[in-house]
Amino acid sequence: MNQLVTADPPRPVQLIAKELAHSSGYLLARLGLAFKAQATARAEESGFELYDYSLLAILGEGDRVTQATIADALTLDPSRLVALLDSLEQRGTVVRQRDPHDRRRHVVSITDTGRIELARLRAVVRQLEDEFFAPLDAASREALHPLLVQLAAQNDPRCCPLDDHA
Amino acid sequence: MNQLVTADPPRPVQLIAKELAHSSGYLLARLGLAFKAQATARAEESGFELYDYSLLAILGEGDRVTQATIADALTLDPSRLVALLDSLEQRGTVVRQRDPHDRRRHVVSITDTGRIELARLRAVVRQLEDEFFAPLDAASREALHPLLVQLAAQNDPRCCPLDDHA
DNA sequence: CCAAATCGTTGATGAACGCAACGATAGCAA
DNA sequence: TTGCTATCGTTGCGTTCATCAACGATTTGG
Repeated sequence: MNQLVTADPPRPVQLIAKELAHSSGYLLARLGLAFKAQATARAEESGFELYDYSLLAILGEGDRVTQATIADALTLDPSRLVALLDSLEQRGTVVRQRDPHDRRRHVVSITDTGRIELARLRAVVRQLEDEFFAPLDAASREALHPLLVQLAAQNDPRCCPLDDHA
Repeated sequence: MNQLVTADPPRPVQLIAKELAHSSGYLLARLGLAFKAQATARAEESGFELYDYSLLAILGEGDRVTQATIADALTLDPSRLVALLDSLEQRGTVVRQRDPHDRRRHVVSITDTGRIELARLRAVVRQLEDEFFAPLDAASREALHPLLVQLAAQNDPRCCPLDDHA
């Protein structure tokens, strides 16, 4: 309805404390939040939740994964996973099947249409990443990534298996 | 009560998809979340909220700031700021005063005891940062920071004023 | 002097998160 | 066999959190 683009020219742009800007941890947290927010927005423009992407990405590689495995990998509560899978299954992108060897388990696998959707989501995220990291030249971008991998290997072991070969 | 350190040895540690580990944006988001979580935990061990630190840091530099300014800088809802300031004011770390020039405004300033608490919190965060970035050697750490600054300057303008002098 | 905008504050509404509890199934022991 | 215990996915609840509207007080401009 009403345009919110009114206060653009007279924006003084308040700044945080230099003390905080000097902290790599603070910048990390803030940038991470910003990226996640933008990624969420773009994913939803494509009719998905952001978690749908990470979920489909996992299924796209290791096929036929149990739900507990996924929940652990994404540090996600199993109960939250249910809703995500329900939504994805309704659209025919994933399938839940009982594990014949252990009938308590559900084995989740991605479908063909799921792979198509995954490709679409992957393109969206790649696009965002190009834009987000645009302020860095190619050399800086390639320098940044292994640093993040190294940090994640220690601080978030689920992310990186400690071998750095790009 | 019950020790939760039981499933440590047989932990297979589920991994996320390589596709995600290769994405700098995903790692950024995940690391940012991890750092924030740890920082929150340590701050609360010291009896503070995490936001108290960023708030005191701002007041420690620019003195006598209005609430709207703080809220804008921290991308925080003004209503949330009220509770934070209430808590800080009760402990005597900050003071709210009516701006004589515009009696609608509250001008917030840090007290002497506030500066002491700020120093304490600063030490806690510095400590965490040392630990968090320990996997990187000194050269890598110094290489990382300007990259983050550069990213923040474009993607989160409130953080960095576009001049890079460390 | 009146109308509209601004500031801090309060309150409500809705989403997200973690946690406990359940039915179904499996493994293990007596 | 018969229990007892643990695990898996699922449901539901309570608690926290953020986002938004609305208010009194105050300023600004006509």
